[in-house]
Amino acid sequence: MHEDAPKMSVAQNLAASTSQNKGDVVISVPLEYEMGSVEPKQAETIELDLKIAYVDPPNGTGGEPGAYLPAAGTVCDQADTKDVIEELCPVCGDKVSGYHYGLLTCESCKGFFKRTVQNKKVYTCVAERACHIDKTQRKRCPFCRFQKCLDVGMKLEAVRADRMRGGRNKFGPMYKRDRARKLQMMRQRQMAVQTLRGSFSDGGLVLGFSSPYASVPVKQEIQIPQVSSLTSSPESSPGPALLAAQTQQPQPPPPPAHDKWEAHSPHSASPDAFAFDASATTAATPSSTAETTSTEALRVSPMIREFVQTIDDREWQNSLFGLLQSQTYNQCEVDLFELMCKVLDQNLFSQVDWARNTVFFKYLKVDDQMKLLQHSWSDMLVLDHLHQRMHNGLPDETTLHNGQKFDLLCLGLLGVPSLADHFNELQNKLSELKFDIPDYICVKFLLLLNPEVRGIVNVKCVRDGYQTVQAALLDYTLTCYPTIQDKFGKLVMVVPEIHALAARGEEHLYQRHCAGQAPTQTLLMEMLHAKRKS
DNA sequence: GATCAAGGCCAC
DNA sequence: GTGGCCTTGATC
Repeated sequence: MHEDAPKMSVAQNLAASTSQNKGDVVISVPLEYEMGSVEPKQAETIELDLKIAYVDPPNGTGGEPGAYLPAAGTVCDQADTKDVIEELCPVCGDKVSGYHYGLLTCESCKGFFKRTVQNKKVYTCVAERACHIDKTQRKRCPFCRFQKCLDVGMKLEAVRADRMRGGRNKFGPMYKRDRARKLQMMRQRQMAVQTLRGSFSDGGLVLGFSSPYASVPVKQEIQIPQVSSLTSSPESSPGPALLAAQTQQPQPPPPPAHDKWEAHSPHSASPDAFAFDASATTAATPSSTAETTSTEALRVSPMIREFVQTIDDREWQNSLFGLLQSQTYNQCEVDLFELMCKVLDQNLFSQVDWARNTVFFKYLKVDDQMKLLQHSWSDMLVLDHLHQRMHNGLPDETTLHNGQKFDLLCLGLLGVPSLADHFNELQNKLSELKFDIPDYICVKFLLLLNPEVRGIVNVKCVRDGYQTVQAALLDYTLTCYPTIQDKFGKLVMVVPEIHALAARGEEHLYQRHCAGQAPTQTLLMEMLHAKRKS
């Protein structure tokens, strides 16, 4: 199936998002992923913008670009909820009957999911745990069907442990928001169709990417948080310390330290289960040290304050543990390297989402955006991990639902355990520099907005962005950390070290990929390939 | 009272 | 075991 689907890639994803920066247009298009010439083809429907919703296209359809879009001029202004629900089940492609356990699914997948969770069923796959699930074959492999249910975002915690009937659950408001967004999407599609058809007629792009979870959504729309819009006025912004704390608001009370970073049982695995280490964050801001006074904190540039607002650590944690949970539920043992690749892949998607909504970057042409991301993704993954460890207390490992230990540190090492010493040295160096959240986000921008990347068309824009961030960081370090000798210079010197570490990790991942040990058709692998081509 | 997402029932 | 239809009950 899906053989006639059009190609779609990071570039097109970025292109669509760029075109919608002003209008916040959300569009759905069928995708085909093609990694080189050896990978099987596959089609998905991706909803562009940050709010990504996937459904498998119906069997044998999806040939025409925009096949899932209403023809121009037919978008119904009178679209109501019922029309919106005229969608396909993301698990099997059957007709959706309503929201069930977190998302729109068909009646049969609803029942299947309920039976599985209520009766604590354990299935096995007689093949390779990658069976294709569609309406006609969904009964063949319950293992893969259930896996797909989890992959697309069906929520275990929505199945009631007490089996009480009726009423509403805590997802009610989420369903409502999702509906509202879909309705808005319907109204905006007509405009998007024109843009989309224009982009398809540009001749297509070379690379495609997909979720690592064979023909399933990367994220459900209703699970994607809104990224800060950078539109709040500087005058109304709080100081950096307060901002750093607010970024993670609202926060639940910290759970007991021993299970702070552990996935809970299926019935308690709400996102809140993975609490943010507020104390670690507070310690990472200058206001909690003797370095600065509140007056000095207020002198932090509005730009840095807004940079800090683009950070969503809570979502990072929820995504991480959500994935670890869904990938290990009902499984005796999982391939930990494969799981690590899936987590890295998910992190990469988040990174693309983050980047394309940030100032400087979002105004660049898609080609430039791609080059910058291809050059910096691994550096940023390493940096993100340093940040999570230093500011949020991310531990070295966590215990999965099935009892396996998952090496969280190895995520930051991109799978190379021997880099642990180097990584820890780097972390210690940063700790000595009192590396805080504003430092982190500025360094991240410096990694992304690298004007030295070859082939950039709008070098001036990138360089301007880089220099602006550089100046802001210099100002911040001088203002808030006057007692640390040349903090700015030392931070800049850390960048090549991060790059060296990331390059080793990339090489390792590529080798494992070539050896057939890493999941294929992932954004991670696309990035690895892309850098080697450039 | 209407809605709708839970769980339950039962023919297949 | 599956899946279509029914019942329930909190929320709007």
